[in-house]
Amino acid sequence: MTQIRLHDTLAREKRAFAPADPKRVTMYVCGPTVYSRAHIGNARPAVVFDLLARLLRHVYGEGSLVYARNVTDVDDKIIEAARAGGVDPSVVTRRFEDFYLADMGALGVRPPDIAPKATETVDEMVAMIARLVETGHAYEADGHVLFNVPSDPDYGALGRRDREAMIAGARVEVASYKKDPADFVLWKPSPVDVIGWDSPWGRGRPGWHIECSAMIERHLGETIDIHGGGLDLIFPHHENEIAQSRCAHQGAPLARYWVHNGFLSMAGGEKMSKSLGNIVTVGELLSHGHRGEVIRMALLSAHYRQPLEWSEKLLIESKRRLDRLYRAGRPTSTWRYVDVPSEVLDSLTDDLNTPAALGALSKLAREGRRDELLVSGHLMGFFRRSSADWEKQGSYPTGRGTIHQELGDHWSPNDDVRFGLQEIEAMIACRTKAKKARDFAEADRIRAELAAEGIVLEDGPQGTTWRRA
RNA sequence: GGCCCGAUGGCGGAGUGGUUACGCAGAGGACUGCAAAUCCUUGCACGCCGGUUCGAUUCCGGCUCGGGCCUCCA
Repeated sequence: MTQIRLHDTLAREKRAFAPADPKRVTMYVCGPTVYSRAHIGNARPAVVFDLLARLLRHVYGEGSLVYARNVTDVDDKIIEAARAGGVDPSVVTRRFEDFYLADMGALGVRPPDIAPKATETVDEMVAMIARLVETGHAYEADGHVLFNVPSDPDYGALGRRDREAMIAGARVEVASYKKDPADFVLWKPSPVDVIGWDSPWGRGRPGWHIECSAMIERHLGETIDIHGGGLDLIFPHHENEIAQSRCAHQGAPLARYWVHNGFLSMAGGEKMSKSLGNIVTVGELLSHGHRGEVIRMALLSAHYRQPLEWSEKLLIESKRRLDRLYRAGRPTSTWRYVDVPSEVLDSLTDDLNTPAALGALSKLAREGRRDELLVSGHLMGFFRRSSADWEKQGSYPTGRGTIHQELGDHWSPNDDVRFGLQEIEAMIACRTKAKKARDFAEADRIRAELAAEGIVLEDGPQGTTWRRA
C-alpha cells in the first residue's frame, strides 16, 4: 500500500502515517464559527484537508475514511451578531453555515462525512465536564467550571511551552476565580436573555475548547488518527482539547497525528485576519468573476505548511496555469483508465507536497499524457468540468448563486456574457468567409470585436475555435 | 520578554551534500495573411559571516531581515 507521510506537529517531524484501523481512518478538522462570511484565509484549511481527505480515500479506499469537520454555532460573537440583528442565534448560524458550504463548494471542497454542531452536542459536553470534575481535573468557581491545568502534568506538549512561560506571556488579566492563571473555561453561566442550557452548574453554555473534544468523542471515538486545523489553533485550542480529552479518557491520546496549515498573508506579509480588517472573502472573489477552481489552484500553489501571500497576481497566474492544464485535457479520440502516475502520487503522499504535484501535472500536460493528467487533476480536486465548459463559459456559478444576490453582490453567472453561443458561432463564420475572400481587414475587425468581449479565437487546421480569456 | 517558523532566479514556489523542479512573465526561432494557441531554444538562483566536508543553496553555529503564537483568530 502506498505510504503517506505527514508532518506531525507534536513530534515536529514527518512521520509515516499508519492509521489505527485502515478500514476506518478518522480525521477531525476544526471548522468555522458561523457568524460571518469565510475569507480566503479560512478557505486554506478547508481546501488543504479536503485534499488530504481525497488522498486518504485514494489510498485506503473510498469508504474507509470518516472525516468530521465541526460547525461552531454557540459563541459570543454569534450571540453578539444575533443581538445586533435582533434575531435568534440560529438564524445567524444557519445563514452563515449555508454561505460557508456554498463558498467552499465553489472551491471544490466536498462536504465532510460528518458536520457536527456544537449545539447538538451539549449533552456530551456536560457529561465530559462532569467526568473531569469527578476526577479532579476541573472545578466549579463563581458559576464557571474551569479545567485545572496543574492537574495535567503533560499539559503544554503540543505548543511546547511550560507554565512559567504561559503565565509570563499572558496578555489578558487573569480572572480572579481561577485557581491557576493557566486554567481555562469549560462552562460559563448564561444570563436569562442569552442562549443557554441547564447543567449541574446552573444554566450556561460551553467554553470553546470542550466543544471539539465532545464532538470528537461522540462521532469518532476517544483516539482519532488525524486532527487538523490552522497553525494558530495549536495554542491554546488544541492544547486544551488534548488536556480535556486525555484526562476524560484515562490517558488515551486524542489524536495520533496533528496536522496544521500555515497562514495566508496579505501584501506586506501581514496575516489576514478579521481583527486586522485586511480580509478578502471567498464570496467577494467569486462575485468578481474569479472561478472557484482558480482560487483552489492559488491556495495549493504553496506547500500547506508554508506561509502564502495572497495577491491578485497569484490569481492571474493560477488562472493561466489552469487554462493550460484544461487545454491539455481537451478530449481526444481515445480514453483509457489509468492509475495516478507516481510523479504525482509520490509528491502528494510526501506530506501533501502540492507544488511538486502541480509541477508533475504541468509535465504531464507538456508531454501530452492526457489520461494521466486528468486522473491526477481529479485527485487534487481539479477538472471539475470539461475543457469545453472551462473555455467557453464565463464566471462559474457557485451552485447557489441566489446567495450572492441575497447579499447584494449583484452577480450572476451570465453578467459578463454579452454574446451568446449562436452569435459567437455566427461571427466566426462571417470571419471565416472574409478570410477566404482574403478580406483580412474585415476578419480582423470581427476578431477584435470578439476580443473586446474577452473571446479569443484560435485558428487551427480543423478551423477556428474560441474560448473565453 | 518567552516559544516557533521562514529567507531560492524578474515574480511565485518545490527540492537536493557534487546532475532538470515547476508555473507566470521575458528574449529568439518555427508555425500563421497577421494574431492566438502550440512546439523548439534561452535565462551569474539559492540573505550575510564563520565552521564541518574533497565539495554546501542543502549539515552546524552566529548575525541580519521578515512572519507567527503567548487564552478573539484557519
